[in-house]
Amino acid sequence: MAYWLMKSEPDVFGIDHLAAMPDGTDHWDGIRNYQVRNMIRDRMQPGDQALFYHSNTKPPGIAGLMEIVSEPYIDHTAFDPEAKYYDPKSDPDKPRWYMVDVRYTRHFDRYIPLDELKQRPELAEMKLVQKGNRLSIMPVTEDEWQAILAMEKEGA
DNA sequence: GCCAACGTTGGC
DNA sequence: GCCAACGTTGGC
Repeated sequence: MAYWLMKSEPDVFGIDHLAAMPDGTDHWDGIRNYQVRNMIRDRMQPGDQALFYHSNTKPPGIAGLMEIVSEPYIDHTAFDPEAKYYDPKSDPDKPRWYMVDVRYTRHFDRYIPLDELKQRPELAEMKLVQKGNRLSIMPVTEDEWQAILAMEKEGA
């Protein structure tokens, strides 16, 4: 089982939106970055756990937990000219983009802002806190996962 | 295959 | 709203 951090803009789709979905489940579509695509397609598995990260908001931070509940599958929204993330170059015969289904687990007892994550020596290696990082999904190590869950319990 | 121009991400 | 970082595109 692997751990992940997945970013979304709460104004567009935040943890509350996911929690409100039937069965707390939705597909995580719109990935249009090859590095991220490869991680999804090649490494994500049902049962993997993920941190729900709120980006482009004040302050950015980790809002809660979710679980990967499907195998990776073709992101069909890429074929739909009406869809927000339509990609005319993705051919149904040779699809470019993949997604997974995720299910809401819970909100964190408290929101953990990016500022605080940056202060933790244990998390210094995370892509998240490094400059210029643009991955919307990134792997999280076991140690980092445990450190973040501990921060939730510690309080600010 | 190079690389300048352009677009996007996302913190601030 | 700004802008640094960096991925993608397309002319050559």
